[in-house]
Amino acid sequence: MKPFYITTAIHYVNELPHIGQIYENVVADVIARYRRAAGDDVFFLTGTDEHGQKIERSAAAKGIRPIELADRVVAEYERLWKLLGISHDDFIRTTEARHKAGVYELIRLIREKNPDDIYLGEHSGWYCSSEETFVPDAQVREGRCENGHAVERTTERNYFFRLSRYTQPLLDFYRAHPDFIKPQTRYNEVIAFVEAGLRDLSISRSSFSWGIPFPGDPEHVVYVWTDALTNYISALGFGSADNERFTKYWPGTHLIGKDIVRFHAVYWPAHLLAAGLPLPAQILGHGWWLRDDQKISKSTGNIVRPNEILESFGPDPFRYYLLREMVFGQDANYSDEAFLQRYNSDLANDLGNTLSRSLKMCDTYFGGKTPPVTCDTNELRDATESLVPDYLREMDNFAFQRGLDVVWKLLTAINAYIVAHEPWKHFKERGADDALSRVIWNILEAQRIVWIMMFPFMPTLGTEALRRIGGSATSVRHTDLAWGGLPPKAPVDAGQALFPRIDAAEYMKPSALNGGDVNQEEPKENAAVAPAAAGPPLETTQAIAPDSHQITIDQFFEADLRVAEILAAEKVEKSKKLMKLRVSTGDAERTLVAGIASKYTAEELVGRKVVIVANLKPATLMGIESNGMVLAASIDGEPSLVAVDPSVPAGTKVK
RNA sequence: CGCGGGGUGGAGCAGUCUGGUAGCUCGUUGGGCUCAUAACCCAAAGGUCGCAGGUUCAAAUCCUGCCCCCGCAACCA
Repeated sequence: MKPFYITTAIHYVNELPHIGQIYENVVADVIARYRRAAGDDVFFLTGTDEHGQKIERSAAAKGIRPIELADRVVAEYERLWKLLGISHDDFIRTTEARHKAGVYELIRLIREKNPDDIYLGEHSGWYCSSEETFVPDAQVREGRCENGHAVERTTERNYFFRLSRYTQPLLDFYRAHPDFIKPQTRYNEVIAFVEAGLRDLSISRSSFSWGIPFPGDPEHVVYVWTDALTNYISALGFGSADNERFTKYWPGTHLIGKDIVRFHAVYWPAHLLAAGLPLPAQILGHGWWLRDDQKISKSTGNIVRPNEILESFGPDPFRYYLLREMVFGQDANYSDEAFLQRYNSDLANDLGNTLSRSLKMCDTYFGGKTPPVTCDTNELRDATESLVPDYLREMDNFAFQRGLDVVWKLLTAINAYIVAHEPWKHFKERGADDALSRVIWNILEAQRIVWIMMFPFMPTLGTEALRRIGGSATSVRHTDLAWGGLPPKAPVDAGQALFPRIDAAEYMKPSALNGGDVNQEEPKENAAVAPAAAGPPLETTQAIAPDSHQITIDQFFEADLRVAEILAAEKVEKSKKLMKLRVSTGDAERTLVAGIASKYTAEELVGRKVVIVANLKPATLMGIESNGMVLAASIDGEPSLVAVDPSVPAGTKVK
């Protein structure tokens, strides 16, 4: 058997799983199951990344040890993977001893084969604490890194990896392996990045301690990429006495989000080159799930937590939706409406209903058994045999959406065949003769093949469907795709609908299935108050919390509220919401910056009277000093200025 | 010039790498069927493939320029 090793990225335990990680593991699972069906000897790895400053801080904030934080999140991942039917063979945690052994062995090998590749360097430069990385001088402008975080001049002694040495070897490798990175656009991006030249990589940190101590220098811990990436081989026993799996399965295929392609396609292969180890077989970069065209992330509050859908529908419809809706490699929009639409039209109407009507007829005409007479030549067989190779080709190419499309073509053919042969009419006129037997047998046989093709996507219902049409299977092989596998006179089970139709409007109404804030940590009631979950967190709801703590009138008077007249307004370049305002407070003028540009134009602001907080500590926004704050009501983040009677002179105190 | 994605019938999307009758799902209209989960089948209407140039026998697809939308980042003092 051909070994096939597939990995997901290891998920960072700083937050609970969201749809991006769920998607990644489902895709990896579909690939794993598909390869198993193809006859490969599959090893499927997933796991968690548990080190780093963020974990250290999060844990401290919660008053627990980092490992306790990790344990909690890991438990949640394990629960979820089980719920989704993820068939991984191993789950690695970077805090495990076997992982540490792998990291040490990798570093040892690099030092042995290329003693100059790891060196202690004193690096002085702009440090971005947000990204825990040094930023090249060229990328720093106005005290910020290219991602806008504040940077500070720092000097740190760190261990470095001589990445610069591998620019050319990597380029040679990419050119020799045009399929190394999929999809193509990611491959092009990586080449462009490497062609620009690689800088040495800092691979240790001494500013925090939650990590693997650097070998030979416990003042440092191994920095994230050298630590995390190594999971792909440490899980196989690399660095331990028993590295049989490593020998057998490595190199593997890495399924990752498109945002971390660079680390997998550049840094990781460079480490492996330095250690004299084989490079990964392939990097697959998948796209992101967006919600209302926004990236789904914690900060925007539009996290999708599919627990309700999983509870209501089980894992298979959701797995199907994820794979069918997204073109692999591209971004896609998530919505519960789209899920329900797919569920009803694809699963209930097509996949489920076709099986129902077929089984019902078979049951009625042939007394609960598959038909006695089989059939070798017919249009359904022709359709099936022309479609199966298409399916295999698309699946081999990770084009899951198209693979599923092919299955649905066969379903359409089956339904057309049913109508064309009108078995109900035939039965009334001539009874359950051999001709009818052939027709029904064909219908069921084609669906047996449908469900073999669906098996990687729907392992649970696949087993059930195959059982109902007279077979039994907890796993399938591609050899089962050959026409003729349906046994005659085997018991069938019409049963209940596999995918009962859902009234979408009804389902959406009561308890906001609407993913939004359906969060593990939240009590159930909260799900019900989040009908607007698609939007960003509502500042208003936070502001009017009924029992928010009360202040004294003296505290209120600490704020110096004044009427001000806007003399000039100008939108801040490159910002989405910021408006730079010149205002008069009667006897003086001042400049302030307000986040109201999304709602108001400069023209309509000039001359208006507004209320400002006049004694607010100045702050710098986008390089502009703001001396005060304009009061505005906030509706879903949309500002609405507090109105003042225009006759009130500027400078008047407000209380 | 911060990084990136996208503009294709009413809606949501494939197709663009590897030019060659513009395709899918939903919706709409008409017809058929009654085995089935008000499901299924057939047919029809509906598209200047963002705009303008260029290359070509041929452009949604390749090249150039432009317009617009969105995500990331920044940002709401």
